[in-house]
Amino acid sequence: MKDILREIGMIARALDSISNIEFKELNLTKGQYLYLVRICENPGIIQEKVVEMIKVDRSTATRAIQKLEINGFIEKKEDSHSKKNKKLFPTEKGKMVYPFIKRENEYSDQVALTGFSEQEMATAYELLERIRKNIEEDWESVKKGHKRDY
Amino acid sequence: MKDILREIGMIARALDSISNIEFKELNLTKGQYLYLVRICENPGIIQEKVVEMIKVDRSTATRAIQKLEINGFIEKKEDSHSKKNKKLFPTEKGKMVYPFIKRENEYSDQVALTGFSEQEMATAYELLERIRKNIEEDWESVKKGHKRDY
DNA sequence: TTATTTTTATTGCATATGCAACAAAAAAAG
DNA sequence: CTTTTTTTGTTGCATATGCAATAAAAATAA
Repeated sequence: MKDILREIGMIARALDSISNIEFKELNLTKGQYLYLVRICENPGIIQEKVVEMIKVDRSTATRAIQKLEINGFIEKKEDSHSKKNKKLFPTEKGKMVYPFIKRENEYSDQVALTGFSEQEMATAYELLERIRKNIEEDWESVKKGHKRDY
Repeated sequence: MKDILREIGMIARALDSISNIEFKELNLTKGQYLYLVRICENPGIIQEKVVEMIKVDRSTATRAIQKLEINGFIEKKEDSHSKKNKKLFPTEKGKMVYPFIKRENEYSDQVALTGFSEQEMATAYELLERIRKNIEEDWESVKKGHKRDY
């Protein structure tokens, strides 16, 4: 069995590290870009959904999003149908930086896929999507305290 | 261009999160398993090489490895040819927990690859390896302070 | 040789991260 | 309707993370 997960870990840490360095000039601290892009692409999304998309701890998300709000990148609005849910929206400032983040991410994708044919790119994406779907059940289960047997 | 990197990030965070929860029973705190496996598999390796393998900041590695040493999982030895380099070795305790980590990682790989044919597994590994090689140059360059143009 | 650059490792400081415990609203069960 | 469970969100505390600055050894250049 090839150690797929080790390769994925290396790639993810390298790319995240690069992004964090590059987004400093936008005054985004470590990890914040992750939340901001999701909120820009899904205006009105609630925090819990962001958590599921990013796969991070709830408390980490709370604080990252609080900080994005304090720094004026996003804002929270009441949900007319719920007192509990807080809908998240990008502010003008948030919308301004989004294209920069997007461009950086696309560039990293491009670097990552250097030398890949169109077919290989499609295959890579398809396989990764399947891996992600395979793993997300276990993630939610383990986060809830369930034990895995192996 | 498909957002490969986003899928990779989700998978990596989910798997890392699961591992960290599961390795608590070995008294390994967040991230430590990463260092320990590399040291077990490459006895005598120096910290700088571990950093390159894991793709983490040097200072983070220093502290993670210090803690592994304090908790008796690894030990540092002098390099007979160099005063600067410190060679890293697993202790008996470190060697004891290694199989558990290995088994967990293999199980996660197995979950990740559920529904994959042998051929697809091989393809996934091969493509990921190429992505990792493509990206590691940029990582080292950006970490050294070089700017990317995009 | 001596001077300069690169490699390896560490520390200070600021900040992110996540588990555990909690709370309130909403949904489901009875 | 009342009780129980699930969903969503927050805080306290301990710990990890990483940039910047520093240092010493080693390698390279001059």
